[in-house]
Amino acid sequence: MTNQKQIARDLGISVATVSNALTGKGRVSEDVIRLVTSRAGQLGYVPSAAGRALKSGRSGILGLVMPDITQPVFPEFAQGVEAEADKCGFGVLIANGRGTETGQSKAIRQLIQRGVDGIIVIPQRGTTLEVSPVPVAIASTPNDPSNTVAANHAQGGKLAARALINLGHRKFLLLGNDPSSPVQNDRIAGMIEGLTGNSSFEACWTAQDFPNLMQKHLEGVTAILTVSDLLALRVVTEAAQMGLKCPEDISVIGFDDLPLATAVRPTLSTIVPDTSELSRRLVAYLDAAIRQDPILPAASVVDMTLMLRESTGPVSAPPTTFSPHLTRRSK
Amino acid sequence: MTNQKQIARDLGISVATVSNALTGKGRVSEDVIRLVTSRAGQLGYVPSAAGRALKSGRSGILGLVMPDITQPVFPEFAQGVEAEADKCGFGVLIANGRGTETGQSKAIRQLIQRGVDGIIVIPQRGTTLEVSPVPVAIASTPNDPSNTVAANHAQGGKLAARALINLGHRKFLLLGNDPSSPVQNDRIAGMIEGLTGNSSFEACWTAQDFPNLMQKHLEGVTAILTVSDLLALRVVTEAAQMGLKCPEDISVIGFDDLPLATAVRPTLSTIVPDTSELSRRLVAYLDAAIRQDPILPAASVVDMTLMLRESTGPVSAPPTTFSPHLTRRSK
DNA sequence: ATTCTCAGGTTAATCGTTTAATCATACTAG
DNA sequence: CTAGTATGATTAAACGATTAACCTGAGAAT
Repeated sequence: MTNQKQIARDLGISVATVSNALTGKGRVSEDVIRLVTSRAGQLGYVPSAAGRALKSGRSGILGLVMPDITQPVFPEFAQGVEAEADKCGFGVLIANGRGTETGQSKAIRQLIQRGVDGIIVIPQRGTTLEVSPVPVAIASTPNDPSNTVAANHAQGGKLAARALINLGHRKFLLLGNDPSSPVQNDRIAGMIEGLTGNSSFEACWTAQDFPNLMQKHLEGVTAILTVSDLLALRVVTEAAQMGLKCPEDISVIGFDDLPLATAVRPTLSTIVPDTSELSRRLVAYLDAAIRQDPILPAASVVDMTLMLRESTGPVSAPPTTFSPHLTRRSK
Repeated sequence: MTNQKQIARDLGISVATVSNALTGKGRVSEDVIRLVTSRAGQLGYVPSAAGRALKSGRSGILGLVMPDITQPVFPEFAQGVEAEADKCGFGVLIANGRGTETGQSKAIRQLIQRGVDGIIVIPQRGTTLEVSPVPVAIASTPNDPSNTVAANHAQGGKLAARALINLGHRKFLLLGNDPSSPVQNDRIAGMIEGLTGNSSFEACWTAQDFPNLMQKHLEGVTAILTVSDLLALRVVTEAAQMGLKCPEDISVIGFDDLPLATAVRPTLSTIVPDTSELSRRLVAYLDAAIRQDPILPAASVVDMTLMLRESTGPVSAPPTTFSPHLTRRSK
């Protein structure tokens, strides 16, 4: 490994001059700068990250804690964070929270030990964040004071609901699969808000008894709102098994715009979180906090958008009876 | 930030003793060790990664270069690498190759600048690997001499083909979507090897004209072999649109066992790469290379396994005519 | 009593980079 | 002619952890 000392000896000058020439900081003549940079290029000089980090107290690396990388949405998020971090000159160290509270804490400690300058956490259900010597930004449904950036899940749910209402649908089934997930609850709450007063609906948490559940609650339903594309896909294929065509007989809408949404027929309508905007704000917050910027970006919420595709359509026959009767079911 | 100097001053001893006490290396009395560790705990001492890295020449971090994190399979892989790296005491820094050769090179340079000890690359089509000052392990279809670990895509293709043959199928459609992908070519070559002599088949590269293509080449076909679950899903849903039921009318098999494979009806039969074994070997190679171990693990290939689910079944009516006529089509 | 040994420490150098403080030189202004 | 001022470069001190080399007593062996 070539270092500044080597270049200095090579050129018969001092290391300080080499450093100054390369960083452009001190006072160095143009001639020497040219000499040094060209020699550095020849020798394939790469500044030592360790040396720099030690002197500056900054590693230039952000940590990213995710519950489970293999779960859809997260990769997209990781990509966005990586891209934004890169723009700000940071690298991204990933860590696995293993879906548990303790795993999350351990991951955070590990990252700190590895010398990251800041940490982005996508928390599990319980959002117990310990104090940390480095700034932490949380991607979640909003709860903590100032370091949180969240997608507006409720607004997304409402958006989905309103779109289907506009298509003439009046009887709905709302589907989630994890009652303890704040995200899913927010989405469903948003859907309900969008539907209330205009239509009737039923909200269910589904576990395994999927076919059973579908048949039981499908009476008169023309549209199904789900909390994820995976669930939407499941609904569509299950409906197909039952002889229901989508979108003719039933409209379905999902969340997150996973790659699969456009890989199936019908392509899935979905509510899209703006992951790049989310990551932008998270990284911007950390960047400011690390630079000790006195004005830190405040907590914020990013609206979701609707992507209409083939899985939603106008209700074929207008509903025979308008039923303002509302029911809500949870398991 | 507390450091060893602080602890030393605090206890009226030298930093060397503190270091020795914490690492257990030099000669320190039990009493002093207890004193130091307890004081370190109280002060929340975290050793400086930069200081350590500078002195030891090791950062304890591996770089992972992927073409596109959002593409399925890669997240799983990233998770596996993270887990294995963690076991060996390494952190994982992710980098995005952006799907291009130059992006890949840039990512590698970046990682080196950030001081990683080794790099794992999942290459794009062109596998031009530059020389690197740190060891590099490649996850790919085998080509390079000794630092490559690959899933046995051909064997996987053959496995899929044989399984369907055993179920009585005799006329096949083979589907890929990227003619320039070595992985897809290997998989299809394997399928062909498994089919040749026993049956007739046609191999197609599909772009957008999917429905068209399906109808055109489906004559007499009872089974479709695809190079990915996403494609398999597309086939299943497209078939459903055409009134063909799976697996009664047509059997389908995919690759990679993506999360969606079990989220749809019918659940998808698929060929599963052993990502954890792959990552294990990749990390093991780097670990050995970094430790300057004279005996490095050799290049190796990891077999894939078959996961039979609902999308495959026995052929309903035995084929009326056995046709040894083989055709191969590429676009 | 003198030398040896050894446990338990301390000193000081090192890793590579940055940077404040200093120095030498030439040139300008008084 | 001297003081002042740029300019360009050097010296040396950090940053934090590690480690080879050295030092100091106390007890054992001669």
